[in-house]
Amino acid sequence: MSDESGITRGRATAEMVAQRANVSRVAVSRAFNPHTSLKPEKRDLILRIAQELNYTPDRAARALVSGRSHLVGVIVPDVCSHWESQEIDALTTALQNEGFATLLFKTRTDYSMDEKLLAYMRGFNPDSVIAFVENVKPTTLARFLDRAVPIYVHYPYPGEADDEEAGPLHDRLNVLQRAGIEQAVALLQGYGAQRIAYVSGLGKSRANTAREQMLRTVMAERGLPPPVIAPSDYSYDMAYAATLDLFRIGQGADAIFAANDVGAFGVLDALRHELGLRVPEDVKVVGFDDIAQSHWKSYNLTTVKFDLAERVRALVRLILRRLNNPAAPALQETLQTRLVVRGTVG
Amino acid sequence: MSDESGITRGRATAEMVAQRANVSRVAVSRAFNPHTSLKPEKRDLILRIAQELNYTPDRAARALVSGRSHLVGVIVPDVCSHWESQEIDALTTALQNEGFATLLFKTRTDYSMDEKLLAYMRGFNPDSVIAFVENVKPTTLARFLDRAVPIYVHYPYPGEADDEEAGPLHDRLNVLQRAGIEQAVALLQGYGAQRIAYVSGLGKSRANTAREQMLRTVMAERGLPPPVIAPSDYSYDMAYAATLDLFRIGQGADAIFAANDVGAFGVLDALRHELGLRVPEDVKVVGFDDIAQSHWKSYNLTTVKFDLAERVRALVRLILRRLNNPAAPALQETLQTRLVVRGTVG
DNA sequence: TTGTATGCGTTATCAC
DNA sequence: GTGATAACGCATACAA
Repeated sequence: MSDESGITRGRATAEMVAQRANVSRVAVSRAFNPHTSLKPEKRDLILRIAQELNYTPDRAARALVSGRSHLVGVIVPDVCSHWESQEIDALTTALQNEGFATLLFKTRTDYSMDEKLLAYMRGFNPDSVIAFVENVKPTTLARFLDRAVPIYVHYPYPGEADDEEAGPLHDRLNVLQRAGIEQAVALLQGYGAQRIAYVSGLGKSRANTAREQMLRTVMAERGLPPPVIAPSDYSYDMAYAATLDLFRIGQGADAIFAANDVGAFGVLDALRHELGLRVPEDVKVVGFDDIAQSHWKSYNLTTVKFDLAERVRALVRLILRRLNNPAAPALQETLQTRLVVRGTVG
Repeated sequence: MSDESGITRGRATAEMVAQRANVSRVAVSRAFNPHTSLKPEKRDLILRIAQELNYTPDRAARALVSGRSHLVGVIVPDVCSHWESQEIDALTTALQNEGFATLLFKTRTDYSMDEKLLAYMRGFNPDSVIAFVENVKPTTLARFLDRAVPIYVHYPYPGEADDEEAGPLHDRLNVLQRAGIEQAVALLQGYGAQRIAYVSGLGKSRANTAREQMLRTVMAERGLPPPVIAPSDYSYDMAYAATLDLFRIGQGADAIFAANDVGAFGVLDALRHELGLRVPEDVKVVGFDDIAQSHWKSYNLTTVKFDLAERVRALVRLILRRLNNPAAPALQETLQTRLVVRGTVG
C-alpha cells in the first residue's frame, strides 16, 4: 500500500528484505532454510536485515507450497480437566521446541465428537492431530484429515496387547495400565482390604472401561471378589455423590479405586467430611493419574502414575517420525504405569 | 497427483468440487462465503457435493489472500495453572463458535517473554493475540505483531482508573479489583480480624502488585494497619512455606488474604495440617479467582471472584470489534469482581 | 448471477 | 552458488 514511501508499514515481506540486501527474493527464502546452499556471509547479511525489518517467513504461504502447516491439532473435551491441562502444557512446550504450534479444539462435554468439528479442524490443515477422546474411531479421524496424521491414544483391554502381532492400523500410543493396577491391588491386599469398589470414569470412555476390565482381571487373578462398581464421570462432584450412595444405599467398601485423581478427591472428601470415616484407617483410597494436586496435604493421595514427560516425548516422536516418513507402516509407542505410594493407603 | 484416476486421494480442492458440480471454481468459493451472491439451488448443490468429497476451503490459502488467518494466539506461562486453564477452555469454546481457533504458546515460567517467542508467533499470522502475562509491554507486543491485534489484560492500580479520561493506547480489558477486595476486608473486619497478612503472587506480576496495592488502600481507608506481606509466587508449595514462616518466624495473623485460590489452598493446608490451627476459628482465609476447586469440601474457600464467562465474552467482543474495524480508536472493556462467601471466614 | 484474470508470500524446479 | 519461473488454493475486481 505505502510501498513507495520507503517506510515499512504493516508486515515485512521477503521481497522487501531482498531489495534492502540487494539479493533476489529466492535468496531470502534460502537464508531461512538451513539445508539449502547459500554463501554464509550472504545468509548472515540477509538474516541481519530481516531482523532489522522485523521479518519472519509467513507460515500460511509456506504451508501452501510445502504442504506443512507446522500446526498440531489437539482435541480435548475439557482443557481444565487437571490431567489434560498438564498434558497440553507439556505438549505445547515440546512442540514449540520442534517448531510446531498447538491448535486447540474443544468437543462437547458429552464426548460426542461430531464430524462437524473434524471438518472445521481440517480447514486449518494441521500436520498432525492428537485425540484425547477415546471414543472417536481412528478411521473417522483419518477420513476427515487426509493430509494430517492422526495419533490415537489407545488403552488396550486385558490380554488384548498379545493379539497385536499383526501390527496396528494407525499410529498410536498404547498405555499399559496393568503394572500400576497390579501394584495398587497388591498394596491394598497387603493392608487387608477385601471389598474393593471402583468409582468409575465416564462410562463411554475407553480409558475407563479398559481400566475397569484390568482391575477386574487383576483382582480375580489375586483371588479377590469382583469389584463393586460405583458409576461416575471423572468429576469431583459425581464421585462425591457416588461415594455417598455406596455407603448409604450400598454395602460400603474396605477400599476405593477411583478412575482418576480428581474423582479420588471427591471420594476422600465424601468419606471424611460427610460420612465421618477415616482414611486410610476405615477406608483406603487409590487414584489414577498423579496430577500435581495429589501431593497436597489435604489429599496426599496414593495413585497410579503415568509419566507425563515420557508420554509427551512419545507423542512428539510419533508425530516427527510420521512426518519424516509418510509412507512408513503404522507406528506404535507404549507407556507404562506405576504406583506412587502416599498417605491414603496404610 | 492421481487426478486422472477419478479417485480422490489426499485433499479435495475447490477445482475438483467445481468439476463434479459442473460450475466454475469461483462458484465454489462463493458457495462458502455467505455474503456473496449465488443462485440458492446452485449453492446447495455445491455444498452437497463438497460434503461428499469431504472438501473444506483451505484456511492457509484463504489467509494468504484475505489477510485473515482466523487464528488467535494465546500466550501463557502455565496451561495447568487452574485459573488459566479454565480461561483457555472457555475462550477456546467461544472462539470456536465464532470461526476462530486457539493457537497456544508457552513462555518461560520466569515470565521472561522474550522477543524470540513473539517473532516465532508472528510467523503463524494470528489475527489477534491475548497476553495473560502482565509484564510484557503492549508496545513490544504491537511491534512484533504488525498484522495481529494485541489484547492486553490490565489491572489498574488504586486511583489509576480515574486518570484514564485520555483513553488507553491499546485495546484492553480492565479488571477492577476494588469491589471484591472491599467486600472481603469488610467481612474480615466484621468478624473481628485486625492483623491481616497477604500471601502474595509472583512479585513481578502486575496482577499481584495491583492486588496488593488495592488491599493496602482499602485497609487504610477502613482504619486497619497495613498488611504483613508474605512473599510467594501463586503456587501451592510456596504459599504453604510462606504460611509456616509467617507463624513460626513472623508474628502470625488473624486473617490471610492469598493472591489466588491455589495459594489459599496452600495456606489452608499449612494452617490446619502443619500448624494445628483452626480455620476460620483461629485464622480466616480469603482467596482470589473462584476456581472450580474452591467449593470442594476440603477447602470450601471464601474468595474474590472474577466472572469467567463475562471475562471471555469481553475478550471475544474486543477481538471481533477490532477485526471489523481496524481503524477504530483503542477499545476498552471493564470487568468487576465480587466476593463469594463460603466456609473459611466466619 | 456468473465467469475470467490477477495476486496473496512462499518454496520447488529448473536453468545458468 | 545463484536467479528466473511456476506452482500452492483461494478470494476479489472487473467484465459480461
